[in-house]
Amino acid sequence: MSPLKHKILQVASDLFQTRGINATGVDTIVAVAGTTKMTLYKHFTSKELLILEVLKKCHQDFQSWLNDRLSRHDRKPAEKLQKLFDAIEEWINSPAYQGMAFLKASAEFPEESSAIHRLSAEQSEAFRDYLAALAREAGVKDHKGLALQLSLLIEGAMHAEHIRRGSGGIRHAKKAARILIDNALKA
Amino acid sequence: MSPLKHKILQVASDLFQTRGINATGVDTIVAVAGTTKMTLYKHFTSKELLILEVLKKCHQDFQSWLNDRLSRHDRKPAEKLQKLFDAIEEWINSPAYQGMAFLKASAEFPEESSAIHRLSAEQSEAFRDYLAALAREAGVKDHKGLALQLSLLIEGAMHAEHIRRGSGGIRHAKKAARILIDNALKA
DNA sequence: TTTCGGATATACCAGCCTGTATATTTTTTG
DNA sequence: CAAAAAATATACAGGCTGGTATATCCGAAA
Repeated sequence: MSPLKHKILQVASDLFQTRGINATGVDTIVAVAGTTKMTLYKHFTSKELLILEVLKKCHQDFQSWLNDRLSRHDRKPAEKLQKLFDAIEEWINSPAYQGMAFLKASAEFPEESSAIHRLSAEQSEAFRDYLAALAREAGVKDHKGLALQLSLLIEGAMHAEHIRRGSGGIRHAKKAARILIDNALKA
Repeated sequence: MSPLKHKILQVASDLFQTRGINATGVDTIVAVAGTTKMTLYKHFTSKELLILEVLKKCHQDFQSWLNDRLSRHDRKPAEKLQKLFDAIEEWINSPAYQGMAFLKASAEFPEESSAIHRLSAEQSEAFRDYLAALAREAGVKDHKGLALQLSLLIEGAMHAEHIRRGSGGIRHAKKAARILIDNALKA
């Protein structure tokens, strides 16, 4: 990928998170990225496509980081499920954290017909599927149910931390997760 | 309150939910409400103030509905805590439900300096306080901790249902809540 | 050195944005 | 009925929006 394209993606991603998507014009993006609209529109056909690519990049970054983080120590699957929340806590507490991209995007584009909303929904589901796979490996019978519960906790904590930094949502989510995981493993 | 002002609030509230706040111009609002910009700006000094009043109204409607719903049967406080999730499920499953206002507003106005973001944060806290009060009445020792956990579940479910209608998030949240409440009561 | 393609600068378009000025009509009140 | 108040229509201002047309520049390949 062209370094300019990469820079535009990175700048757009940052501005979308800090100022909001609709509130960020392409003029601002190119100004910060140090390029021009012509160049931007040569790499991305429209602002909507730029937004979609930014979302894909954010989700990919998160998922691959998380996956790396969890497969580093290949312990027992059940421990992996617990480690998951440590990783998420680390992610959320990182200074770079500014909220989860697909959560905010779906709020800003509420219409079902919007491609952005649909992509957000897909990413939310993909994450749930990932959780379900972890739960199944850990031997949870109702792995889908547990995955949904854990996703509520995680997305809730991500939002809580976005709405007020240092709310400690993830710490309580971790405690709740431990209880729910234990319960699901026993069943 | 003037009926026109009321109508504007209601129309704005609906449009903000269905199309997004930034994506909804005042021209659209007055057109749907059947009035003019002059009238709108006589009742609300700016669009920002209109947004703030809409948020207040939404939160007030939700909180008073929930309170009525829970105080109808004045059973034992512990049952009230369980009934809470039935009420929330009913609220979310209502056809009128289009996502929680303050959740979406905080996503659309991510800057801490924004009055809209701050109001959203306050409402989120107020809701948590409400949960904590319920938990304390029910005899939960760590009522604040449980309240935070339950708020993650509820806000997560509200978001899940907004992102995809019929996701069943609240059903699983209810199950998880039962486990967490039981656990907190025993402690 | 010439040619050629990608990046650039600049200017522009039409439409939408929030907000206002002015003047007219309707409604309420004394 | 008259005076005051509220709501209206219309038009406009200035700025930002996403997106484009044109022409220049610059570095690499021939």
